[in-house]
Amino acid sequence: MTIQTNAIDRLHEFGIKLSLQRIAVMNYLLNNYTHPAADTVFNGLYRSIPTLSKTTVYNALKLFVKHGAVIEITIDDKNVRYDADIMQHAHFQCKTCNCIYDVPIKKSKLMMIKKTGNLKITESHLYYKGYCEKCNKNSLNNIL
Amino acid sequence: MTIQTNAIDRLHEFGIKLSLQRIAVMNYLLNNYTHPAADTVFNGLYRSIPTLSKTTVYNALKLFVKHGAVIEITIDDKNVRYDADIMQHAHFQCKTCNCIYDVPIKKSKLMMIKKTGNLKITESHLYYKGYCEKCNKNSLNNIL
DNA sequence: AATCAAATTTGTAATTATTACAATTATATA
DNA sequence: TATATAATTGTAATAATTACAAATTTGATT
Repeated sequence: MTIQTNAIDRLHEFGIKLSLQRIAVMNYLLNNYTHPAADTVFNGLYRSIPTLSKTTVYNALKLFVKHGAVIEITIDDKNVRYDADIMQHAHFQCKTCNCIYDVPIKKSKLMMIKKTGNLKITESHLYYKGYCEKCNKNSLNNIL
Repeated sequence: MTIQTNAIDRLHEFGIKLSLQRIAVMNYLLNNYTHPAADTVFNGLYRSIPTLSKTTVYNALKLFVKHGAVIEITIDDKNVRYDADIMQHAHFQCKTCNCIYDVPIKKSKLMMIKKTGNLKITESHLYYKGYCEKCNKNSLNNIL
């Protein structure tokens, strides 16, 4: 299981106790850059872990977020998406197909604001919305 | 009804047909800078419009967004928030009390990204999360 | 004013994501 | 091994949102 080594490392790194299920969830996130929802993670795993419960997936993801091991993306009004890439980057979501892509950004672009005021800021997120290449092309086809 | 004049103007400006309900919803947004959810808008209005249906509020808000007359804020994993302030600005949400504040930002901070790639970007949102002054103070009190 | 079509509102039911919770199972430690 | 603690599981509850059909309103045309 070379693949799962990273997952175990990540869990250790953030002080999260190991379990078969948690390793599987983290491993899924580390190998699927699709910013999946909890349900998607569950569907990707329950065949190989037949006893897996959806609640466990929710629990694991919430735990990971609490420890800072993964990021919660609230770009979609339908569900929360998760991302194991914890380096600063922005996200783009297509309003047609709902897919989410990573968008590289310059460091320092996020955290700087004019005045922090009295707010204690712990996270910053930059989200773009619009149409991905495929969906944009298709919609043009409908018009032309 | 001096107050509602702005609401009517806003609806006209964005080519939205008028109705009592739509004017009321827009008026609510223009006078409540709390980034309310659909449910909050409904609760703020149904006493003065006894026949108001929650579906109507949802329909009106979706319509406003489609026409660009209000902005949809997907900062909260629980529900969508709405904002009649369509000038570029960022948002902050307190992770304890869930309140949302406006955060002023420099123009041009949002739309610029390194390379647009093949994505057609139509919106950009900058979200901060953390703890508001009140909640931050309270949590410190618990520790000290 | 009467008629008709189109648009809007309403109320209810359905859907879906997420959480609550209690029972079961696994883990770690004495 | 016994026991306490933590994690998992399954089901039920909650809550936001949407679907949809019936009723109402609006606007245009005569």
